[in-house]
Amino acid sequence: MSTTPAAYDTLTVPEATLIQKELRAQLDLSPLSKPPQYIAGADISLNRFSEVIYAGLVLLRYSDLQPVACSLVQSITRFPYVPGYLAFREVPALVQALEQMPVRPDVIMLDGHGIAHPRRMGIAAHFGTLTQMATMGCAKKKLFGKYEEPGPAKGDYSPIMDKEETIGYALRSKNKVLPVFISPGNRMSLDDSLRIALHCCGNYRLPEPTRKAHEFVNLFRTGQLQSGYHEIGSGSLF
DNA sequence: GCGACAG
DNA sequence: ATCTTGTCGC
Repeated sequence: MSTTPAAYDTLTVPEATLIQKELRAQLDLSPLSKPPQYIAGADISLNRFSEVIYAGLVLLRYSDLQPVACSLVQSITRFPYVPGYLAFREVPALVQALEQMPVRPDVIMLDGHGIAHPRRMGIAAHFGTLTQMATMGCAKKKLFGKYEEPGPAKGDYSPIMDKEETIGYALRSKNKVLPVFISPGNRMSLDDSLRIALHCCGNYRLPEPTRKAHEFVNLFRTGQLQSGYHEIGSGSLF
């Protein structure tokens, strides 16, 4: 009963650890039931030393990865950045951004880890169990686990291991760049997360959903986009 | 005690 | 995360 995002601001780290252990029991890593039609990228942006958080979801058509809509929300975050507890800082604003969307993405890709976390509760797993959405994590750095360097070619990957258990993958998303770290968050399998990540990789290190989300929240933070829900381009979604 | 440490 | 110029490699 202690999982209300509005109350995250005042939590202590030991209290946050308990919430993570509760949410872990709700993880669902069964395979995705149907091929996604829409995927959303989720990210946040901040001004240095500020408590104002700019959060956003960008919805992309899965087939061609073109952005079709975005949801932008401004909020306040007081929980500090503590490695292993990123969700308590960013998730409340991202939940608001999701609630503001009139459409449900089939999959959401978060900037950070899914189950590749000491308690299997990275931001993507946390956000996924909280919202009951299919989620996955794409991080730029390792948080937890061991991995061997993947091969040098785009698409090469190697497992991230905790003891004997695979908890994600280090994926070469582009030729001769540092790998990104992929793991499922909720309502999808390890294989699903890897397959989706591969599908979303283009000519940049970051997969399109994450890359676009980062771009949009930065435009939002710098005043070039307004908060709210916006459809992009011409086509209506319905 | 010593390193590691998402954003 | 964000702040920043030049610099290196393809």
